[in-house]
Amino acid sequence: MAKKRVTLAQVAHAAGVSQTAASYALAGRAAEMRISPEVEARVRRAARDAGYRPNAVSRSLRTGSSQTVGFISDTVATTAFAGHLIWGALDQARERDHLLLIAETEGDPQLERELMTAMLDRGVDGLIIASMYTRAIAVPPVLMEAPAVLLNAFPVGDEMICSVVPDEREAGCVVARTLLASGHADGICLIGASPRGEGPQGSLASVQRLEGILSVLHAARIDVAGAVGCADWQPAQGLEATRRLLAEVTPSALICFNDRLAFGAYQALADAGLEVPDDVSVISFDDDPLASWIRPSLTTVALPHYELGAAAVQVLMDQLEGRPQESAERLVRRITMPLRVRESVRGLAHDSAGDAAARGAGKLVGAAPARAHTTVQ
Amino acid sequence: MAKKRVTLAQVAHAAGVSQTAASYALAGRAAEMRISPEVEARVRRAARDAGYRPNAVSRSLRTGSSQTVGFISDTVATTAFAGHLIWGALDQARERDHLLLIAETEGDPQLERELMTAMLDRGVDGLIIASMYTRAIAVPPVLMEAPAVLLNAFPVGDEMICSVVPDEREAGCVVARTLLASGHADGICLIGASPRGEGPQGSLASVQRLEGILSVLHAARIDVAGAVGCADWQPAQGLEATRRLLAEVTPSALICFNDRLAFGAYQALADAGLEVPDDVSVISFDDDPLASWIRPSLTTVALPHYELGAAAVQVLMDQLEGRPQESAERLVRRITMPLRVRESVRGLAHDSAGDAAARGAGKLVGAAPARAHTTVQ
DNA sequence: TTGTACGCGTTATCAC
DNA sequence: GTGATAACGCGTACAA
Repeated sequence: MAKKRVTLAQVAHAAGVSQTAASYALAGRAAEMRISPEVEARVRRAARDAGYRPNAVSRSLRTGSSQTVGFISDTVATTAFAGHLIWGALDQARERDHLLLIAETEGDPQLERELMTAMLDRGVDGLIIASMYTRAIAVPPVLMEAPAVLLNAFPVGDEMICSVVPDEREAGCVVARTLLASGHADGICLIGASPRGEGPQGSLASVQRLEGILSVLHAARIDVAGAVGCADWQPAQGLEATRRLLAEVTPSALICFNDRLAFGAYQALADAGLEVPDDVSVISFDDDPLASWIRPSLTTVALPHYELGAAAVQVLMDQLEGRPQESAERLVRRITMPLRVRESVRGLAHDSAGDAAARGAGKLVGAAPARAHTTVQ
Repeated sequence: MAKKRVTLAQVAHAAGVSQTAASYALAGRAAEMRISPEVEARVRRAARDAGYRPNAVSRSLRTGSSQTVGFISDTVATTAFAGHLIWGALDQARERDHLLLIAETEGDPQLERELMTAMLDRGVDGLIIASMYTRAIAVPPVLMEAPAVLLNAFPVGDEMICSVVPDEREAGCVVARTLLASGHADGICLIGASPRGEGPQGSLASVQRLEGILSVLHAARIDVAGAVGCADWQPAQGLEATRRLLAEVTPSALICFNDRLAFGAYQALADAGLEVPDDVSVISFDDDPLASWIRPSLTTVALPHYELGAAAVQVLMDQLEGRPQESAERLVRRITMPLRVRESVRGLAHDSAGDAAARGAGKLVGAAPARAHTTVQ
């Protein structure tokens, strides 16, 4: 019942030519070998009639390329986060006729090495190492055996390895500019990190978002009216921090360092009898699934998971196609974090249509990830 | 820099033996070839010293097995649903030293075939075809080239192909039994499907859940006090259906055919001034992420996504290891849907601890998926 | 007990 | 223009 696989030799035999001729004919390199058009057509015909499909395994053995990429994540494919990363990678890989070998390490370095070697042994063309949160990771030596790119992560040392990360600093700029554009000037306060360096331990996002915010405010000759850092970016901390802030100043706008903090801030503002956005504007980062559900819906700069995944595959493939990144600045590719305009900032037009479209279909258009602001979440 | 891969021939040479000897020694079949222990040790040593790792590609070409399984889903890895299916499959595959090749069809049959052949050509040992919702799917002939199992789906014809599905009928029984055990008898009503056959078009879950419910009630000589079918199982329909029900009868308990309907029912009950569970108990199916968040938290029978994914790999591997399922009844493997006891049914002890544990770590224990009631959601 | 030789299905290098 | 022939790395009958 199960039809036997037909080999190139059989096709060649059926067409009455040698294997070499058949191989070149099917590879579209007939001219190269000066194979006559009739012979080429005969081979193609025989191949189609027999239902010939090249054996990718033996081709892989011979050529060294398996048309397969490994994707190793430190977290389960289960969170919306990892899911969208994988989705982007999947689509981009398919566009380039590659398949994805996927695995997760659950944070176990031992397992991570095992999975890397397992994939390398299977001849993957390259490896993508993805992290749930942006962080520095130790690159095992085994990774040097094949091209690799870090997704949402930096090498802890100065290894020559590509990184794809969200552009946190630029996101900070966008947040600050958005506030300025909507008429805010005095009374801009920070929840989550402060210019005095308070914030979560070793959080790259924290310092880069802050940098972006301050650079824009500084250029506009504006000082933050207040800031409360939080060691942990959860709603409870946002609530507490906002309470402390309100005891000292009367903000006109709150920049929360992520959406969860903003959820807490909403609560504190409500407790103080303040309305969003009429009394206080709120803007933040991440575009958590809840951000569009909460009332008033939260204006936030999104982590572009789909684009991150797609970009990782792109960068890897570019590397495979032989343009090894040599200049250090090309080593890290920063993906734009798109602004989701909603209701929580005073005086901004809320494009609910765009929001709906964004959660509908978020494919990367063409090869310009920076333009693809339609991340699905 | 990139260390070259070391081959078996090199190991053999280093150990001063033939390739054959080295091969047998490393395969643990030294005795079989009556290779001296010293020689065996020497080979192992040489292999370790040289950092030898067998080339899986060439082994695959030779043996026909790639230690790789294909997982093709019709939906993005993005939903919590698909994510947990994949998670279960990933863990189970790793336990058996296999890697997973993952892809998604986005519902495109053409793409589905392409992906199947792409995986088959790469020598996958077997294929798992997963569906988002339980349904009948047309099995492309190409699938017959390798062992395959359907996940959350049945073959539309009578193909000899294994299926792994949630045990919807048994879940219906559990729901009915739970209500009886908590003292309910009269006043049990149905929201979502009715004994008159009203319900979503071609929904297997609908008829099987109903079957289970009715069989238990029938055995207890109890009739449903009312039932309203819904074509669509969304909150809005649940709200509307419950309203219509309340206009005619006064229920003591509501069996909603899924959690989303239950969310709507909650609303209708509140509107009517009825308390859950004091006035009316509510129980349903799926264990939607929101089910444990809503107040009062919803007692429901969970779709065991993690276990489904793991079971699919198990069934496939069993097939690979050469016990082809012949008897038709062994062709479909039904996975128990575990009851999540929460607050919405009167007189049931709510084990919040169990709930917390359930969302913490949900690994499949041993080889008995039916026992693994700790699905993560 | 060990070594030789062939095959898995391709692709690539040569002579003819 | 074409057709043997040699790899790629490994597994395994078979001969020594």
